[in-house]
Amino acid sequence: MEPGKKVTINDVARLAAVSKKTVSRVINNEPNVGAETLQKVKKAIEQLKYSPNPQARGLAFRRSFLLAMIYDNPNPAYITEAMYGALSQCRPNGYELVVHPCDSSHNGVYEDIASFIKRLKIDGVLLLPPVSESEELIDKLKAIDCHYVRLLSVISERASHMIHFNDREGVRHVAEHLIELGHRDIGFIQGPNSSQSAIERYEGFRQALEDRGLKLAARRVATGSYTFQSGLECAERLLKAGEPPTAIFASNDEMAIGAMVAAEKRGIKIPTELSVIGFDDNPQAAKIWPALTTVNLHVREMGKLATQKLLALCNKDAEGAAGIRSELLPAFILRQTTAAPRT
Amino acid sequence: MEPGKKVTINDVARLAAVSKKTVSRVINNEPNVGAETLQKVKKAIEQLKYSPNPQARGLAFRRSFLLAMIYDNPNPAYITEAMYGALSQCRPNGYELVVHPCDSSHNGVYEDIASFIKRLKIDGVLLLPPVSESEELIDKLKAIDCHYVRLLSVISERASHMIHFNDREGVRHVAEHLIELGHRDIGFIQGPNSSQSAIERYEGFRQALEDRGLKLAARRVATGSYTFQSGLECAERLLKAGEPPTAIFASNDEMAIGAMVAAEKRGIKIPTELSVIGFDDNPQAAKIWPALTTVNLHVREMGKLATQKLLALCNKDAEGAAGIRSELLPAFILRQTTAAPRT
DNA sequence: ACACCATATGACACCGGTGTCAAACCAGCA
DNA sequence: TGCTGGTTTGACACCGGTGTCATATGGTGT
Repeated sequence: MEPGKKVTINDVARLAAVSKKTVSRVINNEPNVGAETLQKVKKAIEQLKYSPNPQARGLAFRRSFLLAMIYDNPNPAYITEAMYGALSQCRPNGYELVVHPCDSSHNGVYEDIASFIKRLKIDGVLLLPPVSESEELIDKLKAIDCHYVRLLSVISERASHMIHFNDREGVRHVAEHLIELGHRDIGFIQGPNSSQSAIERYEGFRQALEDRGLKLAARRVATGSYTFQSGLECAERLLKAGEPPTAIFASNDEMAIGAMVAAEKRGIKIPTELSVIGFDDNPQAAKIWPALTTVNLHVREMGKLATQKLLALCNKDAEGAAGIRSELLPAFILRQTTAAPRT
Repeated sequence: MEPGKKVTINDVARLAAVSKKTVSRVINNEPNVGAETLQKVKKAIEQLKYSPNPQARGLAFRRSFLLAMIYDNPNPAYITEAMYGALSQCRPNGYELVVHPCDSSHNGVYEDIASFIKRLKIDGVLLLPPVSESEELIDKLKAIDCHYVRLLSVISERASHMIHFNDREGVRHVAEHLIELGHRDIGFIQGPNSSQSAIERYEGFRQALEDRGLKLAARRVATGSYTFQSGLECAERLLKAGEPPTAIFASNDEMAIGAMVAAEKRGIKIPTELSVIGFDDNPQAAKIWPALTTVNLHVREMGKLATQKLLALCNKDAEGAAGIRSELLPAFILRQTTAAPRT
């Protein structure tokens, strides 16, 4: 048997001496197939190494067996982690993953996404933040009857359609850690206001400090854009104050690393003269000196759970989807950028 | 018109008052369509916002309009860059990209890949290093008649099937720069022997030094595995020598950053006491302090060119594929980790 | 005027599966 | 024996496109 040879359902049917419909029944685990016939067909399939043509199947089923991962997150590590999580569920279930980065600032993205989904007959989409926060996109998806699961930092949807990553909880860990070390004067580098998650991190941190009797002064807060460069600039602003903070918490690792560079440029030693904490646990956080203390959100696991939900939805099992775990608690990762403040 | 409504070729044919075959002719730019008919059909397509069903099309054409990117490279930045390059060519040409990471150490990967391609009827694959180096995989692909383009550091194939990233050229820049600064005693951290590219970088560097009258002593070479940790360990080995080198060149940025951390741990100042150079220009290379001098391979551009070739091949245009640029010269990125050695 | 050829168009089978429905089969029961 | 109802099976249309081939049309050359 040449490897390039295409084996069709007819070949199997002929070998098993049944109709192709019966073979189809076997493939799809339909009931009402005689035990003997079942064995014959299974053997034929085995023997011919037959696997059905997904296109023909999709055409008849009105399905594509394709899932799409839609994102505008620029962080490669985040994306690949989520992707690995998703793939771990796609493959064993006969689905494939199409990646669809998009530029959410571009006018008409949502139209583009909808047309992409319709064109490919995508069965379901996985939405990563921050584009997952767009209600406009969700409305579009509903309008075209497309299944979706989103990764969100706030609970704003039925459990069957979202995975909640608890930013507040992660941020609380950070606050507790810094306070325990003795810090009272903490700087905060915020993410862009347009991001729900950034707001969660800010609000959560402010709240956590307040709960422990500390106030986050406005002059200790700078707003960046989740980029290294913005973190560097924000930290410079915070550090040039007459009496600079003894610790800086940045809303993501990129900005935290920017802050570290800003400190080093000014000759400020980390962690003895300044503690720095990030958020996300980028791979590079562990690979700098000193290694960055941060918070890990378990992105891969989120991708995996989200895809499980999505597959359940595609199989019209909304209850099953709702039953899958929807919340992941972040882990505080203690490394070497924090220490007690000098008195 | 409801958004969920499916528009078929028959709808267009009816509206334009022609047969569906004629509509098909228009869609595929076939010749022999009357000017008047052409306009009618185009107008109908426009009006109904019709776009053909890729599954039905694929079924009839025996094509899937899917390309796959196959890789075992663990570097997220590398992957996403290549992916963006590939996507920039897929979308406008009606193709989609399926990602297929694989574990090349796993026994039977190549079988898995082949079955994946056959199952989905993938039109062509883009192979990223190091898995692109496997001749066994290439043989399998040829056996199943699958188009492919590989990214390779050595020229070992017809131009229509590969993009050559010239490691030697990049490495020569590094050698020249270090020698110009006055370094004579240079340490080298090699990548894993299993990687063709790692060997190129080693051989190229050794050669470049030799061309300028310097020898790369065996005790100045350590072999890592392209990981941060291995870079750190290799650098420690190199630096604890009685008379340590005045510069270290690591075969990739991960290891270079490991080397920087090793130096900082020993209290060695960069760049005044030790120059460090990496390779790849990872995003993080620019985001550490001091910023890492390195070499950029233009991965996104490679992904783009490779995909252009692949699409040409899919359209039976081998000449066209061969005509597309096959070689990219790397760019030396001078940042802040190099300086003249102290005398 | 007629044969001849190139262009334009449509009818119909086909790609490889699934849905529908009717027929064949078989057991149980009056 | 004849009827009923459930199980097993296959014939055939259909999903939404494309390939092949026959036919219709119109312009040339003689």
